[in-house]
Amino acid sequence: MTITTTANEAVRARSTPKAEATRRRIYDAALEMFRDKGFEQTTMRDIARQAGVALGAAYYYFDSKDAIVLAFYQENEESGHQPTLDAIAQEKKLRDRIRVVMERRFELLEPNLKFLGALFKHSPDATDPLSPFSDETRPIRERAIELFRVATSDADVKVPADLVPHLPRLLWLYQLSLILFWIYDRSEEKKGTMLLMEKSLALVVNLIRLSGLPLMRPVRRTVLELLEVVAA
Amino acid sequence: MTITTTANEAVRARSTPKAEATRRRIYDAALEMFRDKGFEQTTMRDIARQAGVALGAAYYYFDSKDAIVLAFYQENEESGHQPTLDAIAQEKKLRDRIRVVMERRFELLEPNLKFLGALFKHSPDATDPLSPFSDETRPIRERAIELFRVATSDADVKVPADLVPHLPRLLWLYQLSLILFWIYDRSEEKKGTMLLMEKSLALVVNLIRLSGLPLMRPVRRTVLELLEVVAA
DNA sequence: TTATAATCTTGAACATGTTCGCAATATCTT
DNA sequence: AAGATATTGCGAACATGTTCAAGATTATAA
Repeated sequence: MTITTTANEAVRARSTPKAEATRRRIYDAALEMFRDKGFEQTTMRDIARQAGVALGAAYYYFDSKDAIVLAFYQENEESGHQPTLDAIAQEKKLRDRIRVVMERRFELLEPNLKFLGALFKHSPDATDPLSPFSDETRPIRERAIELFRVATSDADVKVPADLVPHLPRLLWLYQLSLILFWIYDRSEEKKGTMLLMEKSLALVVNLIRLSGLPLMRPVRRTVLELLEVVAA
Repeated sequence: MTITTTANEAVRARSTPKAEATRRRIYDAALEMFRDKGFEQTTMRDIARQAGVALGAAYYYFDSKDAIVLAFYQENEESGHQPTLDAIAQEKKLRDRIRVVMERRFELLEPNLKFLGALFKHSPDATDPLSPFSDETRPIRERAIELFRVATSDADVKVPADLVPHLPRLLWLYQLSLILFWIYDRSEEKKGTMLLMEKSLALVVNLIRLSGLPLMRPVRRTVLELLEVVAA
């Protein structure tokens, strides 16, 4: 799997196997130390030393410390995509299909929990390249949303037509908030998050069901209008 | 109005008028430069120079650069509290009562929009002292929530009894997300945020209304269960 | 093969938030 | 008032993310 960061075009353009190996060494060293000591506690000098290169070399391959995390984010999304699609296909009920997407994500992220906070620290700031809402992370984001598009297609719950195009993005947002909760969840074995997921999942699927009722028409309309505003 | 940061007990304990004046000079210099050039662009050295003190003095009065913003946040909450209570009392309809709380907040924050991002940068991390969810900001947070408790009392909409204790906190959360949107809103005159507020307000009030329906009983119960989990 | 250009590597230097030991000053005690 | 104590104030030093000019290495062209 090739790791391509959005920046450092120069490096991406050509790249000898040797260069690729150096990049890899830096990347691996960084992730190992992030996992071990956490993001803040790991210094760019530490990473360079561990990888056996000079400080400058680390910056030759990665625009910033954050960019290393971004590369991880990207690799993570890529490596989990197809397996998750397969897992979705195993399930028939909407609730299970959504859950499976969430669970896969948690599994992939779990070993890296220690430094994931770094990714979400800037999350509200869409101008920050590392934000899940930024232009830079758009491709990754769209890939993740795609999973929910698949999960909500051909499931056992009928989704109102006008909601169909928006639902995947909403579910992705929902997943994001669960991940956020999970990162800061101090409960044993992350029981809190798992409980929250089960209960909220029930709620979400229920809401999707109810949203089809005539009574809910005006509410649904308002929600859709809201989405228009936010998307703009 | 006395500015008391949570930290620096030593300074808070005693504090001669002279010390208070110095603190004030630093605080004022900082806010002026934050407003003028933004948070990131203003250096602690800049602030110290502008205030006519040494770098160390700034750190004697404020634990960190962020802490200055926290002090602002606190003062902001304090100065707006009573006026907002009065404004609420002028309104009868729930929607108007909630809106008035939001509007007041926006008015207060508006001149400082340029550096507010600094406050919300850390927002998802409840372990960060500056996060709106941290222990350190609890007093400020509770004051803000209090406004919504008042706004939802004696309004024209009947709130289901089991929802009453939670609703103010939920509305505060709702306000927080609107503020977040507002900070990054690039539209002319913040039209986007204002539109979003109107539409979402309608939705929120509608949901509160609907939540009383028998049909909604299970949904409401799930939501309440969710709140239990999150609060723990 | 040799000269030239592209790529990779280096470590010093920089900016800035923060810490810290010490100096100056104010306050208190007797 | 004099000494002791507490406070306020100082700026050098530190840590760390980042930049940069220059050197080393590798690929390309002649």
